[in-house]
Amino acid sequence: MTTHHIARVFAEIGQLLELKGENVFKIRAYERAAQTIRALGEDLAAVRARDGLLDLPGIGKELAAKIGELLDTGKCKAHQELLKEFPPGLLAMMEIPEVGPKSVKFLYDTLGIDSVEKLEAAAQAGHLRDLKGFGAKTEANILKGIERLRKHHERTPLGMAYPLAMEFIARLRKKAPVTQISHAGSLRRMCETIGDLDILVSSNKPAEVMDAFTALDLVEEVIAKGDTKSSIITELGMQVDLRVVPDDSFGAALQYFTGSKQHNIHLREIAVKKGLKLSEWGVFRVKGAKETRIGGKTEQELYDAVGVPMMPPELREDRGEIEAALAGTLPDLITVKDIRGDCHTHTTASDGKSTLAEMAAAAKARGYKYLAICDHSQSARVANGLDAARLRRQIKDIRAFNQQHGDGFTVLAGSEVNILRDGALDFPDDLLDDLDFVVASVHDNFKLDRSVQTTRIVRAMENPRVCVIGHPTGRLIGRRDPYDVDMDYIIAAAKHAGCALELNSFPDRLDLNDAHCRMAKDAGVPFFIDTDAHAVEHFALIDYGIATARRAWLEPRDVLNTRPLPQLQKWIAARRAANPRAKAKR
DNA sequence: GCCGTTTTCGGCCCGACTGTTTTCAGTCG
Repeated sequence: MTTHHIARVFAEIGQLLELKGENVFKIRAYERAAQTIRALGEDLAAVRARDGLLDLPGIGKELAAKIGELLDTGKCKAHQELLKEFPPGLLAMMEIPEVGPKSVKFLYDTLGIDSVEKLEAAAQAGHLRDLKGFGAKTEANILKGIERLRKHHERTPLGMAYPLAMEFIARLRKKAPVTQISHAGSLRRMCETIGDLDILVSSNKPAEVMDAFTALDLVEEVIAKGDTKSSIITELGMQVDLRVVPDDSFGAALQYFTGSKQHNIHLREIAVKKGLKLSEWGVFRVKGAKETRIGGKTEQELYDAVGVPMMPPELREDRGEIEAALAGTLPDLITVKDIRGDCHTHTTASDGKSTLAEMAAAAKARGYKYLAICDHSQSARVANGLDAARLRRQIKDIRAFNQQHGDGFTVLAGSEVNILRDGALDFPDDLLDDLDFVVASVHDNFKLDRSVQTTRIVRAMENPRVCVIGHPTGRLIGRRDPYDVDMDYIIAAAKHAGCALELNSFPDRLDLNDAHCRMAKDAGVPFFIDTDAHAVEHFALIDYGIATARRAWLEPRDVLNTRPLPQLQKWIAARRAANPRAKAKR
C-alpha cells in the first residue's frame, strides 16, 4: 500500500461521502487529508514509524487509525463499506464537469444510471430533460461535459500551460481595455501541472473585456460568460477562466484566485478571528451586520490587514508557510539570478542540437560564469553516447576552448554517465578522474524492484567522482512513472555519501519534485538545479526548475551552482577526497 | 473528521454562474 494509494483512498472516501450527502465538513476533512498526504513526499510508513502521523495537518485520531489500517492490511473497512453502497461507475460520473454528487445520486436513484456510458445514452435519448430540476440545456451540457472529459482528462504540464497563459495575456492587453492583468491559480503558484488557466483583469469596462476574451481566436468554445467571470475551452481542450474586478479589488482578487484553496481557508480563519472578512472584493471589518472595506488594492495590503507577512505565491500551499510567516522564519527563496552556471547540458557530440561553441556563447549571454558539458556515455546508444576515445577528444576540445576564450567564463568537461544495472558506472574511474564534473543517471532498466533500483542508485552515489545524480526518479510527467525507489533511503544515503541530487528543470521532468526536494533540503542534501539543455533555447527552462525549487523552500545556499566557480570546484575536490566506498547507514 | 492564547463542544471561507426556478440548488474554484 503506497502513500499515493492511501491519498487516493481518502479522496475516494470523500467522494463517496458526498454521494451519501454526509456532513460537508467531514467530507472536507477527508479531502484535506488526501491533499496533505499527496504533498508529503515522505512515505507514510516512515512517518508512522517515527510516530508523526498526528503531527500532519488535518490528520487526527480517526484518520491516523485508518492510515494504520491501510498500511497493515492494504484495505480500510470504512472505504470497503462505502464501495458496497455505490457502484464504482458513480465515481467516474462525478468526474464529468458540471456533474456533481447531487446529480449523480439523483440519476442513480431515479433512472438507475451507474456509469458514464449509461448517462450518455440516457442524455442522447432525451430521458433527462423531463426530470425534476433538469432541462434540455442541462441535458446538452452533460453531453458536452462527457465529451470534454474524454478529450481532456489530464492536467497540462506547466511547460505548456505557462506560455499559453502568456499568450492570452499578451492578446488581452492588446485587444481589451485592461488596467492590470495577471495569471493566477496553480499556474501562478508554479505547480508542475495545471488544471485550468486562471487569468485576472482589472478594468472599468468589464463587458468589453469579456467580449474581447470570448472572441479571441484561441477560443474553441465558450462555456460561461458573465459580468465578472467567463470560461472558455481552447483548441487543445484546456479551460481558461477569466475574472474581471474593479482596480481597487485587484490585489484581493489576485490573492484569492492564486490560492491555494487550503492556504486561503487558513488565512480566512485567521482573518475571521480578528473580526475581518476576506473575499475577492477586498478585506472587510465586520461589526454586527455592518461591513466596512479596509483594503484590497494590492496583495500586500491584504496580508498586512490580516497581520500575516506576505509570501511568494509558490509557498502558498498551506504547508507551514503561514506559521513560518508569523514566526518570521520564511525562507529567502532562490531566484533565477542566483544561478551562476548550468552543470548538465548536451551538445551535438551526443544527442544535442547545438555545438559546444553555441552552448558556451548562450550560457555566457545569460550571464553564467561556467557551463558543464555532460554528453551521454557509451552505453546510451540511442542518444549517440560518447565512448572513451570520443570523450577524451571532447575533454581536449574543451580545454582548448577555454584557452582561447579565457575571459571569466569556463566550460567544464563533464559527462552524464549511465548508471549500469548493478550500480557501476559506464566509464572507468581513471577516465572519470580526468573530468571536471560528473552527472550520473539511470537511462535503462526502469522496472527493477524497489530495493534493487534503490541500491543501484546508492552505489553510484558512493563513487566520489559522481557530483550529482541526474533526474533521480526518471519520471516523465504524464508519460512515464518514476522508477520505484525508496526516496527516504536515497536522501539519507546522499547525505551520508556527500553526493548532490539534481533538480532537473525540463518541464516534463521537474525531477526531483517539490516534495522530495523539500525532504532532501531538510535532510541537508545539496542540490544542482540544471536544465539538461539539448539546445541553446533550453537554457530558459531554468525558470521551471527554479519555480519548483521555490515551491520546495530552497534557498541559494542549498544549491551548489549558485556558488562562484572556485567555491564549486572546492566542493567537488572535497567530495573526491572523501572515502570512495563509504556505506550509508540504514 | 479536525481543532482550540476567545472553544474539549461547536464551530468549520466565500462568492459567481447556470439552469431551472419565481427564490434557489448545484457546481466550481
